Amino acid sequence: MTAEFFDEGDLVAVLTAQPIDRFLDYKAPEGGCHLGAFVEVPLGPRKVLGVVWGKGAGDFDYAKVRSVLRVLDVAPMRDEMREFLTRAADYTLTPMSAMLRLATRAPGLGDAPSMRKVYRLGSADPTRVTEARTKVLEVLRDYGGLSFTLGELAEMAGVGSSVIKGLVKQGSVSEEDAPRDVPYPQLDPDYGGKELSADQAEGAEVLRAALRTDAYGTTLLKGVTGSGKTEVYLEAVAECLRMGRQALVLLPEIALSGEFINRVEARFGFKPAEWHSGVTMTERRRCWKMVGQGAAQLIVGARSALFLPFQNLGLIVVDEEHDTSYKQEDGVLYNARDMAVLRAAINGAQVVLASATPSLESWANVEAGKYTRLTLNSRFGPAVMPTMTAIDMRAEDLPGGKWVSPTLRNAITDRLEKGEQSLIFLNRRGYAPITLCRACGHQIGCDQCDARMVEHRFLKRLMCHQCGETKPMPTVCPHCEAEDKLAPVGPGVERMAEEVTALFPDARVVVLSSDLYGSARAMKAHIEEIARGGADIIIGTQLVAKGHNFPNLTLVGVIDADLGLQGSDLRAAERTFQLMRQVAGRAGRAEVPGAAMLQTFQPEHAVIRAILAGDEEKFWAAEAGERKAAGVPPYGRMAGIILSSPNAEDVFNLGAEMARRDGPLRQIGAQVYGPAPAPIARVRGRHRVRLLVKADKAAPLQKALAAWAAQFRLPTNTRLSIDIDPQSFY
DNA sequence: AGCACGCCGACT
DNA sequence: GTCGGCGTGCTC
Repeated sequence: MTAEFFDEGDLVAVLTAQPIDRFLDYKAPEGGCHLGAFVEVPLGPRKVLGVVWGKGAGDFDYAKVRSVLRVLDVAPMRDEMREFLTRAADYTLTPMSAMLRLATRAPGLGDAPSMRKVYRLGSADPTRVTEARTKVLEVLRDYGGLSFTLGELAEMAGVGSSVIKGLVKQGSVSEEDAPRDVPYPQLDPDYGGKELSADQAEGAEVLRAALRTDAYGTTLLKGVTGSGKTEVYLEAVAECLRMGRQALVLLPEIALSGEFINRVEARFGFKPAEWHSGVTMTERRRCWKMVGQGAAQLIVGARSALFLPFQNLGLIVVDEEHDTSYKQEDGVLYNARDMAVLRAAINGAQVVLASATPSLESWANVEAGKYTRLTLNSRFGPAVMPTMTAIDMRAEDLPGGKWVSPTLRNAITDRLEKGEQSLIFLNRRGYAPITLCRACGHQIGCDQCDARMVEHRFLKRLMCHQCGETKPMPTVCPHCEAEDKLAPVGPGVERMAEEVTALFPDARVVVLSSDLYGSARAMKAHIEEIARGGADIIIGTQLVAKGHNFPNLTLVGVIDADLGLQGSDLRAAERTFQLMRQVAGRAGRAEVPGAAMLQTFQPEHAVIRAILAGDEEKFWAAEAGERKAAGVPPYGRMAGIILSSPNAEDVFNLGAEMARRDGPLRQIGAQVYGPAPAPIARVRGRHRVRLLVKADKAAPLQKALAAWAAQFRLPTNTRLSIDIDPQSFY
């Protein structure tokens, strides 16, 4: 590759991470610089990070053009990465500067490589041989030539650091400066391959063959829980490593990374590099730099890992590809699953989308021939899929304020007698979702948002699940001032725990809810302890649906299978279907077969019936037909526009004006719906109004949206954000 | 994002 | 008079 080079004084266009949505011209620094170089440039009174994006435009008063201050000591950004950022920006209608910020989210990129002292075996013999000195030298000889920090070496030899310092003085131990950011250990693709079932081996070979094409391709790896998807795609990772290319595995939930990393270590001999919000700043910097030097072969991370500076990316695995947390706001609205496909297409890399319950988008892409489908049928080991039954709540005898039906109670009793675990699933955190005044009917809401406050008895406070605001539980109704009339309404996991503990006083009951943990680490440790048998009955939210292993779990009871079925959310049926199958898939992973029981008031509903029948194809086909008829994703395109401002009048006026002046959208045959108050009409004191745009699949939606939005001048403090392919819209 | 500039209200 | 509120605009 002959990377373009700019000589000193040449005009170069620099993209900075500052929110300036255009390139700025600078003069190349002394010694020149390459295209893609990470540089430090002066901007007003400050020095900021930037990337040399190309030749300068030369349209700025030459006398005012300043010089690049220096080229940073990191690998230049590759052409593919610049293309990826550009296309991702075009797709999501995000300013380039925001994309660059995503790609440079590591601390101290501009700093000189941080150094530390390390110690290795020296040449001289010690003048006086003592027991402590011998131990130090023995340790160093054992590790033949490797070097350690003072602390490590002292601990390994069981001596004080002064002993080592003494040996350094005599030259029998040498002290050197070494970079703090060290390469990740070399993974061995042939270290610990598990024996695969015939089905798995076949799947693994398909993925390996895809890797060997050295070209782009996407495979939807579909397999029920426990079918061993992970083993299969780890074989694709192994092949990628053999080819000397880098691999990235995206997980939807940090809490899952601990277990996954252990599996990587068992398979490849060492732990991979980790990238998510839970890793320390030092480790983040190391990861970013080593990925850029090709000194990290496998990265396990959250969606933002897509923006790491890979040198030779060969494979991206998106595990649990249907998970809605892949689409979220990092300030930039993007869907990591789609961006993974884009990045791979640019890099000539393979994508594996793994899921037991694929998204309709991926299912449709398979149907359209864009993705290859790979299905793992047989379950690894003796266990089989759980038997699923509905509990018709209309026929159950249950007092108000209680949620565990007699049928479910009997099933749990049965498991307790056998010493097996039961899981009660309820996707509602806290004690009760509504706090109601029995005197006037007032529901306590958040002062900042329009969301209802949820009682958390554990915290002894009310919490807003929208903005996180909390306040103490009032004793007097804030509306009518009646005393002692506030009552919890509806179930939350904490309240379920109360009911279950009363029903089974001798059982060990635990609640698994994301808000009960201070850190991802604490949560992981607790989940592992529970999985080892640390509880008889687990009460869990969404969290448990995300791939944790509970070998002794044989019963799953879903308290309210109807949640999420109603409402006008386009993906509600799909999500409920996926969630129920995921939760049901928790049961009976080892030798004991499991059962799943869904409590429902509408057992005849199409989604409930599809789940019970296990007839996925029928469900997908029916759902696809409905979406096609309605012209909505994945058969049409949508965008959400959210206007927000502290001033309610401003957003409503602007929303109405935008709906009226929809010329650019009409030109491509797109329609505007709204304005309407956003799902949460007020968040943190900002009023929110939402418009929806619907267009044909082939229409140039982004261009039209950009032209449309450019017509309007936003009042002070008003913000407009465009969400392409919104995940939820009520 | 910062930071300066500038145009209006309430104080030493 | 002038201190300071923040709305507006610029940064190569």
